[in-house]
Amino acid sequence: MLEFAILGLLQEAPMHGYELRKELTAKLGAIRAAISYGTLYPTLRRLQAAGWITEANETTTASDVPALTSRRGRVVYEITAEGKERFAQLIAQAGPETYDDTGFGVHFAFFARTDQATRLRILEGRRRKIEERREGLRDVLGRAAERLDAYTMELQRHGLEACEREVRWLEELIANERSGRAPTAPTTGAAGGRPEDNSPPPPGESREERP
Amino acid sequence: MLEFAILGLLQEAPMHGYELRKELTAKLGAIRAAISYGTLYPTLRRLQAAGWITEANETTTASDVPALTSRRGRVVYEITAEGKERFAQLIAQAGPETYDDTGFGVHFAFFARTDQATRLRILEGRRRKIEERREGLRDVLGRAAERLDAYTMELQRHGLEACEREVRWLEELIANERSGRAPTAPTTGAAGGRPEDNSPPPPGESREERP
DNA sequence: CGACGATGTATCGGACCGATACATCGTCAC
DNA sequence: GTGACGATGTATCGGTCCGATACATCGTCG
Repeated sequence: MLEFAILGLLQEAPMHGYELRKELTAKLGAIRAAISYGTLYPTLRRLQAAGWITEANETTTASDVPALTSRRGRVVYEITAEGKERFAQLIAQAGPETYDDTGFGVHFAFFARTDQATRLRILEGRRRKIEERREGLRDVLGRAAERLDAYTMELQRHGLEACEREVRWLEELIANERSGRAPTAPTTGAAGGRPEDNSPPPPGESREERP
Repeated sequence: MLEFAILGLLQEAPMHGYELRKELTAKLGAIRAAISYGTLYPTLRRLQAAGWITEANETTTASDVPALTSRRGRVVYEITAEGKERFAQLIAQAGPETYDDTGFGVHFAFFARTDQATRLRILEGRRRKIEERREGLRDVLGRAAERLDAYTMELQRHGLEACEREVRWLEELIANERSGRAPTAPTTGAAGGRPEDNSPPPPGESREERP
């Protein structure tokens, strides 16, 4: 998952670890806490060993001004052609982990770099998964209600509500996707509900495709 | 986290691994997927090594009917006195991990075994954490809006909505807690909104305290 | 000029997951 | 009857990720 996110982010610009973490936090803030350095740095090395990213000098040509202010040990990474290929491959093959909370969130965050067919497939897979969770919760709340204390039931009830809401959200996104529109539908539940600013440019697939 | 949940569940009845997983899934279905055996069994051994749980023969006295149907290798665990002490200790000391998604959910699921002061402290800690996440999302949606594509923004918007809803839910629970009522308030958002069945028995602290 | 907070890289132990393996039991179709 | 199948049941292994920790530099403000 982190591998996917790093590859995705580095396609926008070369970055060093610290920066990468900040961008990651901004982009994925809705779905998970800040990534740990204990994961980030080993992963960066792994990606480098695999040839998907490389170190980049900040001033490209190494000589010229070699140790003017004695540049700190800042390691800037950039994605390689193989890395872009790998990212595309990770998008294409959507396994079961693509539909769990974190996996779906990360994939969704890079929907602008995903083709419409795949977007649709992921949204529908996620919907199916949430529907299953919802049914499980309904079962517990229905059949096994007397075995549970009030707090556990309240937890399930709240979870059930969240499932129902997410299914509705997904339905909306799927409908938009099918009709070729971008997200942020003006119908129910949208926060920025002002009716102006409604027809944004069609999503993604723009700039920086395969060279 | 899993340690906490196992200790909590085994206070209701002795169980073997498979059963434990099923109960765990039922109780925590709202907040996480089924626990993996790859975690469960090692954890059980760890808890046993620490003296918090022990193996229990299903028919107590080992001889009598030794190999009638040649009982399968079913290992039933039960909690020890030290285990109950450990559980109480884990409830009392609420660290930062108590307020993240999983940690809070697990603690909440065992609120019936938690004293009111601790319940209140946990609910307020969780609220604070969610409020912080909410502010972070508002910042990103406000200040850095032009840097994000439509999909990323939609993700943040949906996350922000979930935060706002959870804060309201927590407010309600806190208010209930302060007024000494059980959860499932009849005000906004409660699913079982029929006005009858309103004054349930005050929560928890019942049966099976320290022997 | 020294304290402090932001920036920046790095490691280590431990928690947890997903895949896999293997064995028993009851049941239903053939 | 017998064999296929799904539920029950215990167990291990490699890999991902987290949280704590350590350490060094930079700018700023009292």
